[in-house]
Amino acid sequence: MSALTIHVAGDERSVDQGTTAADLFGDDRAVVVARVDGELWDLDRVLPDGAVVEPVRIDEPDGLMVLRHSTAHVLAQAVQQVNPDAKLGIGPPIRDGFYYDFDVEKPFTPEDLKNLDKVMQKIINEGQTFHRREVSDGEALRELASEPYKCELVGLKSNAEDAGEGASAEVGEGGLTIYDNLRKDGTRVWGDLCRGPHIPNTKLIGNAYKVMRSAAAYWRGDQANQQLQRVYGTAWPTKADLTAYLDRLAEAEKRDHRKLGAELDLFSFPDELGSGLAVFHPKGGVIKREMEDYVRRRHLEEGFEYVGTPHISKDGLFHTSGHLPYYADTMFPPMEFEGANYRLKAMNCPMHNLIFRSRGRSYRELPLRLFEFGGVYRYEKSGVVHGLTRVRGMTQDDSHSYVTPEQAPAEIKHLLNFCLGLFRDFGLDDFYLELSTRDDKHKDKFIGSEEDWAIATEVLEKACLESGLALVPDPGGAAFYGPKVSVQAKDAIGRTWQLSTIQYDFSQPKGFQLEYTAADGSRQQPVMIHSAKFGSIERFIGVLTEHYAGAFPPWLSPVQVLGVPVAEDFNDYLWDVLAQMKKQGIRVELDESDDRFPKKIRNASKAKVPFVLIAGEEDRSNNSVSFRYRDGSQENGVPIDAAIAKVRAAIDEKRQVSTAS
RNA sequence: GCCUCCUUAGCUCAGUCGGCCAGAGCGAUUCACUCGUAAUGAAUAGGUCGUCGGUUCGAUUCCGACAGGAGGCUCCA
Repeated sequence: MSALTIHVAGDERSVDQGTTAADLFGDDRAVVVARVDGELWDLDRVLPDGAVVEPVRIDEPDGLMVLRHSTAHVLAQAVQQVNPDAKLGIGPPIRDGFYYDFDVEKPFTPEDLKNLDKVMQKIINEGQTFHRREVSDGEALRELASEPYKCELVGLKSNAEDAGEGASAEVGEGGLTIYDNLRKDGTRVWGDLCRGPHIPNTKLIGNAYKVMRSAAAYWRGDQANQQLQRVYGTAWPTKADLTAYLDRLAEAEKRDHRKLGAELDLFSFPDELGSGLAVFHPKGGVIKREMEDYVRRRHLEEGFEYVGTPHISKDGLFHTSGHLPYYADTMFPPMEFEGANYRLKAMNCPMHNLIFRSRGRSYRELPLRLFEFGGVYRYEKSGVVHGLTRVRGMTQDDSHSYVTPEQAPAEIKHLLNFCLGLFRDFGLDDFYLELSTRDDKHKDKFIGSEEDWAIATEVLEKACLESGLALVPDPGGAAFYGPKVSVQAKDAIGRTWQLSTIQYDFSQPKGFQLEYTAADGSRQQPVMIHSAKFGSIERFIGVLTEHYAGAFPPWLSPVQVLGVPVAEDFNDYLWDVLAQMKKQGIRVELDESDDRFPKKIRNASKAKVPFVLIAGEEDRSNNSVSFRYRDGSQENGVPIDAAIAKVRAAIDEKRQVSTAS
């Protein structure tokens, strides 16, 4: 046997012809696949001369993808075992798991899913092995004659990227492969068109997987196509990892702002109002007002001027702005009266433009920054409305900066820094940026010249890069009138939320014929820069609720100090202390109910109030109070003045407080 | 908008394979207890079982439409 040379983990090695990655790494069960010349390969593929080979472990990102992809195969195998008529769609790995799409007569029921879980476990326990087999297009089509969707993919393989999300997991550039699942005795149980690679043996999946739920999905992600039934599942290297994942989901559920909103009496969505329309209760109103007051003040400090505009207008305005031709579907239908069609506004910019245009403007006024809390209404499709994060009526903290083209880069930087500073004040400090640009394939979705787009995109990109934050491209995500930057913030449990957007708009100034007089006396067109800091106040309250799990920092807490007397006899003493705090603008409440003391403590805990103030005989005779914090820790015998100062300082410093310090 | 599932008291949920007064816990109210760190006890009130229509001698239960909700898909200026 002739020898060949390969590079393993940096070392040059001479091995026999026919050597596989399994031969090299076989001892380590955690190695599930190999990276050969940068590509992921099955362990049992024969290595070529000169190959650079690295082991890929089950717990690293690529290994996880392979594990999940293989688990998706086992799911598909189980589905076809139970229902041989099920036609296969695609089954790629996704974040934290995988899915597989099927065309079946009847959608899956919860019982079906439970059963699939069991059937999968049997397949896994059998220790079936995955085997790669190269086939020609013709062979694949013949073998997969009963799988119409797979056949369609064979035809599409040369541009798998366009075939729909996940399709590239099945086919890609170059030759086709089919993976066969073999039993220990070598008999073939099942097979699927697939690029691979796969883990060597189903046993590796163990019991660290779970079928999660089913849902409908369109074939190749297109609404015009057949709707398939998608089954979602998750898979992890170990049972402990699976349990940890399920715990994380449970934690996210506990933080759900829709649930907390009801429990903490912050807001609700009365059916009588209609879908996607929220009302804020007094406690939620406190949070909203604190936010708005602070944000308004900060805008003024940053050179913005507060303006006000109505919620409806004649529809001609939205023709001028260019919105109606592009976004009529997302605006509420017109109300006709006095011979005109009125529309609820879906955006504030056209009205701000009218303010700009209300008189002649000088270059000396620029940058001119108009800002308001604008109530906008959007007809979001019924299926997408979701709590406070996707509503039909919302308040944007919306501003428009009118600048000369030369001022634009500095203004964008200014806005970006302003947004980031605001988020930090609200306790969010992990961000990245997303740059949404025009999609050249769908030019009709965007207005303006190539040149304008190029300039705008460049200006935004430069500002993003200078911020030093990570920048993720989002081609095709731009607004019709210009590219945008969005700030994505990570919350306490690592989820990201899109908050601010900053958009460079050369189009509306044209449409509205906005002008200013330049120093040389000529008329010039300004550039307008749209920016919403929180996007929407409603959504941001939802995000904050989940970020803090309802335990807001004192400055935002609806009730900052809750007095809990040890017995009724101490109500007056405690109220006296609370009254002094109230005088200093602190939001206080006294629990005067006839509940027993432990019950009051329990209620205070559940209300997530940052400072629980306790007094009994000990404290009264010492002229002191005791603090109880959200984590149960305690600070006893604090003199009254010190207690007031402590609370006041925490509020002023916008600090989170959840333990004794 | 599309698919699946869901809607019983303020909240969380039992229950009725079509039939006497539809249940529980929490919450609310009242009374007793006055208590030092996550539920004191008792009593009372509270529901035309989401809405409208159909089938039926009879519908909260079966069927349909609509509204609202959940999870996805698509969408998100």
